[in-house]
Amino acid sequence: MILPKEFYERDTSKVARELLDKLLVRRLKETRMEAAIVETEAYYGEDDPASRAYNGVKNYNSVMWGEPGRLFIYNVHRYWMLNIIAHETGEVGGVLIRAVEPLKGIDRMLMNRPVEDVRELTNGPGKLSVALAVAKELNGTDVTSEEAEVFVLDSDLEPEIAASHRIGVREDLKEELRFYIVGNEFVSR
DNA sequence: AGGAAGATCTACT
DNA sequence: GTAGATCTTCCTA
Repeated sequence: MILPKEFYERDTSKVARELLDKLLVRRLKETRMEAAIVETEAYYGEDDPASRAYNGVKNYNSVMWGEPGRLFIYNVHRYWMLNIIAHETGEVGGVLIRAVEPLKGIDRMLMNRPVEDVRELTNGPGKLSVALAVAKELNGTDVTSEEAEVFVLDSDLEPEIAASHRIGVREDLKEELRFYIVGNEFVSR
């Protein structure tokens, strides 16, 4: 079953945690790629120094203030970061998908991003965007519809979850906002 | 025009 | 495992 908008209309870190082991689906014309989400990070609004929303509304980040359940895609160095907007009503925030485990359409992912070892295919936020052919054009699209090019399916799995501080940020909050599945081979680092 | 960025690759110890 | 180079995109001046 597809995760409804209400799933994303809750506290950002709670959504980040519960997205683990959910199924990320990328539809591309005739092909369909599926991957399990194994690592996420929560980013809040203007009080979070690591958030893209920290410096207020810009052209590129305005979806962070918008409806939950939409994609937010922004650039870092040469890569695109895939986020899903998730926050309570009136709040600001999103969940960065940091790593996924490829399940279906792996051949297609390898065409997009050739690697020797499949474990290197999607174990980082820039890497998974290349493998799943996700870029700026998808910014702002709705992930709560089966018609969408990207959406997320529910699962019954209950993974063992660990938390840590976010990776690579200059100044973090005191809460641990990075979540990952313990022992999973596709978690970054 | 200049600088910074939520990363990645390569080339090493 | 860790250090240094990378050379895109968008913001600020």
